[in-house]
Amino acid sequence: MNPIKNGLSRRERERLDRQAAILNAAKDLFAEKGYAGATLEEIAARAEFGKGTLYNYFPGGKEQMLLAIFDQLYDGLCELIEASFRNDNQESFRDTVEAFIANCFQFFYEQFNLFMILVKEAEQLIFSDDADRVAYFVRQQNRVLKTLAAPLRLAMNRGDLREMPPELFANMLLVNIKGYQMRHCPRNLSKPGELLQTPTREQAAFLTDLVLYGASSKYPVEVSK
Amino acid sequence: MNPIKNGLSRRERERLDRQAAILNAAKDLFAEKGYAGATLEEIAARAEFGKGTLYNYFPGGKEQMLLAIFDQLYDGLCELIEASFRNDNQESFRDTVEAFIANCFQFFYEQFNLFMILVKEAEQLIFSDDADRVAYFVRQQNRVLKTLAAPLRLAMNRGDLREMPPELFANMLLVNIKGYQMRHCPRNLSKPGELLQTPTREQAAFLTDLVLYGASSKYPVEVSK
Amino acid sequence: MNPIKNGLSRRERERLDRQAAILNAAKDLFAEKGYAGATLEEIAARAEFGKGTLYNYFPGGKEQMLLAIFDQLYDGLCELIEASFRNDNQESFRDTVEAFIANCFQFFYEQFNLFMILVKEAEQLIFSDDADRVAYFVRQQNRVLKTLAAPLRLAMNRGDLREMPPELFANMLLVNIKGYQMRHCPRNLSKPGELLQTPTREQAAFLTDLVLYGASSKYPVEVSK
Amino acid sequence: MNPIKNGLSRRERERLDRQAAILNAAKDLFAEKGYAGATLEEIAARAEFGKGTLYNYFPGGKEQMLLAIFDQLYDGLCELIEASFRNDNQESFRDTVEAFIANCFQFFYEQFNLFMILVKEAEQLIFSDDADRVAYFVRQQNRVLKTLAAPLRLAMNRGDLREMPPELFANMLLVNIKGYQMRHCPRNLSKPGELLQTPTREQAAFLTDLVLYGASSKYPVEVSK
DNA sequence: GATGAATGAGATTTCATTCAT
DNA sequence: AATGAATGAAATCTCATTCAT
Repeated sequence: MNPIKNGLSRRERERLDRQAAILNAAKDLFAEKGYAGATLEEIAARAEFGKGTLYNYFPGGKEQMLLAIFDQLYDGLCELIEASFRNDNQESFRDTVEAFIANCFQFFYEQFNLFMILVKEAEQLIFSDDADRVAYFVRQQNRVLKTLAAPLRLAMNRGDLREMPPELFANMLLVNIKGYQMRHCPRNLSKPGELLQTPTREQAAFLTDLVLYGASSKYPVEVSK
Repeated sequence: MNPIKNGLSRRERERLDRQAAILNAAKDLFAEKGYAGATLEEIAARAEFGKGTLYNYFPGGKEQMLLAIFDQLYDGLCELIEASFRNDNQESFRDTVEAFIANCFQFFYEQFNLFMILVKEAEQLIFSDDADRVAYFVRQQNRVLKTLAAPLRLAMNRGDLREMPPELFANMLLVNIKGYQMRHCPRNLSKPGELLQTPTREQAAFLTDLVLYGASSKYPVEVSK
Repeated sequence: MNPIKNGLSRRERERLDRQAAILNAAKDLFAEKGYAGATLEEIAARAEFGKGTLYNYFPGGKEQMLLAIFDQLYDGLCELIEASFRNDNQESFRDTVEAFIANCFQFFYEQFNLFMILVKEAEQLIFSDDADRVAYFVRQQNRVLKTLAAPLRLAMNRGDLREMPPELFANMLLVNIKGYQMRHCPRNLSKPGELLQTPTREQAAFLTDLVLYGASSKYPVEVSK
Repeated sequence: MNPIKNGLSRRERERLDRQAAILNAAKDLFAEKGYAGATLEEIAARAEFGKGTLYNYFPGGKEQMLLAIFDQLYDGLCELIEASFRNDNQESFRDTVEAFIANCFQFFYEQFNLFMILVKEAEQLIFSDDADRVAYFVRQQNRVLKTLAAPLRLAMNRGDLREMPPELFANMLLVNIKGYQMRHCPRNLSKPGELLQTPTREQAAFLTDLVLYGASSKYPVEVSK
């Protein structure tokens, strides 16, 4: 018995299933055509529901769907961060970082839709006109940054990382992961031939070294001891 | 002074001036509300022209304006890169990189509109449905990457940088600059009170060290010699 | 009576009814103001629907409505031709032609909208720039001409008509009917007072004699035997 | 010395030349794209004048140009009718009619632009909403009909034609000429390959016989004597 | 007289959302 | 609860005409 579904009636479970089906259709289409370019008509068709039904599950319409997707994305990222750093002290910090980066690659490989939505929409929304949307995104991003900053703070305390504001490094780490992954995306989702390549451990190792040790082949005097 | 300056008649110069005025209005509004959110009516009003006049200067409408803006942006970036690395061999590579990063900060500080448009729109467009748009952006981005990759290649040959594909590091460098700068943006352009802070030399130095020497406080065995 | 009539569900029948209501509004306005002069807004208002609703029924907009109207027109003409010549051999050919002409007059009297649209738009369209539109009209006109040419061919074989290309005479016959009827139209559809007069049998008889026996009061030597 | 230009100063003659150049450009474009489809910009470009200049010669704009073209058309038709029937009594009426029809074919062959404008626009205009336009066209068409009705009246008096309202037969005659000629038009003016064929005397003879003696191979009792 | 930049009314079209069934 | 027909605000784009130069 799935513990998540404990305490839910069959009716409630079915409702959640239908919500999930709608969200999946929305994810596909937002990823493919962008939030603005996807129409509710298409989403309804792909979800195999009527247009009106979507409003039973998402009274807030298209925007609510997008925010629900971002909820999933940020929840997933936070879980992934926590899981990656859970055993931080049992292995070298470098290996932990590499594992985290590899997990991120895997996460976005498995949920490439989410990655595309993140890439295409997040920055539109966080610099939007609408104060409520901005507040939502600032909150969510800070949640992720804090989740990642916590183990980074510990690593600084341990002497594994140079001293710097941990949220700042958290941001740079995520920026590098996203920027690296973007270089390896197919340019066009609707062309079926172009598939995302499986992320390799070598790529995670490369990015880990770049982030931790930099691109220079020499050590600066003030950093090395 | 010759009435014909730079080989342009007065009429031609006035035309260019009006084009620039329209583009500036478009830049403001694209930056503020995003490409999709800005309407031609608003752009015309801000440029103090009639709606129809815009089509005399940009027959392709909003899209042509956006591409003209991106032309300016990518031209500016390429010039900035070339200027920053021109005297590469006369100073330490680290100082050259720091100067380049500082120049980028300054460039985006002075043309914050362009930065916002880049942040909000570029990734929408490069993963768009329309093959022509994708082709345009791939071409422009490759132009910038190659311009930056050239001095990076030299630095690798000199032993200033670890060996890696220079376009890859060019991409990571730009991604870090953009990601760092984004952390320091006001969230809302239309609130007049929130201004972008002058970029400091310390910030450029910090990011330079992060990119060249990494975040680790220790050197890996396989990197140090 | 079965709730499903003619193999159509109630829903489907209602849909067809609404389509017909929209087409009728379009017919009125195209006839009155011409295709270019009629706006979708007016058509929607006359059909008592919202503007957007029209696109549910005619996704191709105004043009699709016009083509649907021409479909009706050409279908009607073909049926009328076939019905008029069905009993060709049971009466004198002259009487058959007179009946056909009278039927045409009656058809256009009852559906004067269609006649006006034909008069105002058909020749614009058949000489239009757009190859698809031209192809559509050539196809439709040839369909009518062939339908009419068939009984004319039989009449030539029987010796009722002089030998000539039957499509050519079909064309001339239709041209005469249209040209005669145009002489008797009110000049202005929007003035409600001016009504089309009921076509009389005398008019059909007159035109029949003109077409079959010509305007001359003498017979040419080479024709009479 | 051209007698038409007598009494005109050089300046006045030049003005007329420029007017004619503009009208010729308008004729080409109205014929090709229709009145609605032709833009003043194109007309100005083809006439090799600035857009504004057109309003010096035709203050009424596009509509005035169209009416000026129809003036030429109807003037030309009236002259052609008068010339064709001038020597009516010196040859057989049939030959006069054949010569008239041949002249019409030639006229429209040489000025095919005018023919296309007539075909595409005349019926739009004569059934238009605007009372002034309708009045203009009714006046012009009546002028042509009366000019043609006069010799037809004489022919009826001479016994060459059956008794009927002469304007009615004038109308039918013109309708047949136009209808015949339309069958032999290229469908697409902008395709350069498709040219109008030279009208042959046989075609004029065929149409003459059809109009005067009808399509029947037998004479009706009440007509033959 | 000649010009063409500027204009804005007006047209078509899209689509998120509502709501009666 | 599910539906999809109806809606109309809002966007883009066109082009005849004006008018300052």
